[in-house]
Amino acid sequence: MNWTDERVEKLKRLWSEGLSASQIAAQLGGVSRNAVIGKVHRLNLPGRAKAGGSTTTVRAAKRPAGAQRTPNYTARNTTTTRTVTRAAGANLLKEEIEIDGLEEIQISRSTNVVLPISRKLALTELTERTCKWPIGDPMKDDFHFCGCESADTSPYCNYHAKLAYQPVGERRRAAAAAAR
DNA sequence: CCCTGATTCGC
DNA sequence: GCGAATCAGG
Repeated sequence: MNWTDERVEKLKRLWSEGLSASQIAAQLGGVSRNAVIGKVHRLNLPGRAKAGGSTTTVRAAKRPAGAQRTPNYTARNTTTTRTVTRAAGANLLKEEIEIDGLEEIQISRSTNVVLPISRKLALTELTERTCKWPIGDPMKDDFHFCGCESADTSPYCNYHAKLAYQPVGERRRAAAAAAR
């Protein structure tokens, strides 16, 4: 692929907006992130424009005071941090989201399905191993993809793969059969 | 292991 | 000039 003026301009714009080299490569198409980085250097476009990236800490909601614990759930003390990238105006903001404390994880006896926490990725941020389950209205701008880790070779995470490939009614039947 | 940018060097 | 390979880091 050739570095036309068009593409160079787009590169400059996206780089100054704080997109990562791989994200820019994805948008340009036909080039690797190394190509992008190399080009950035040759253009003397130095250093990441920090673009005022803010760090926000978000606490996961605890179980409401009256909520019942059900046999299918187990409570676990966890501290999890994950970095999400989200569009905010012209910039992509990196946010550290910390989820800690009492987190309930569903342990379904027969299926072992865990409800995913959506990473809210944009189309260009999907990789081979992010869940491509769409969430929301494609016409609206809060549209995004699940983005959780997808199971080996699957386009979806464990949870959404089950939704995608199995009728709900049949799942109970199959589970019952397996238990026997 | 996933990702990031930086640098080198054969082409 | 280009970018894959590599390095260094989170």
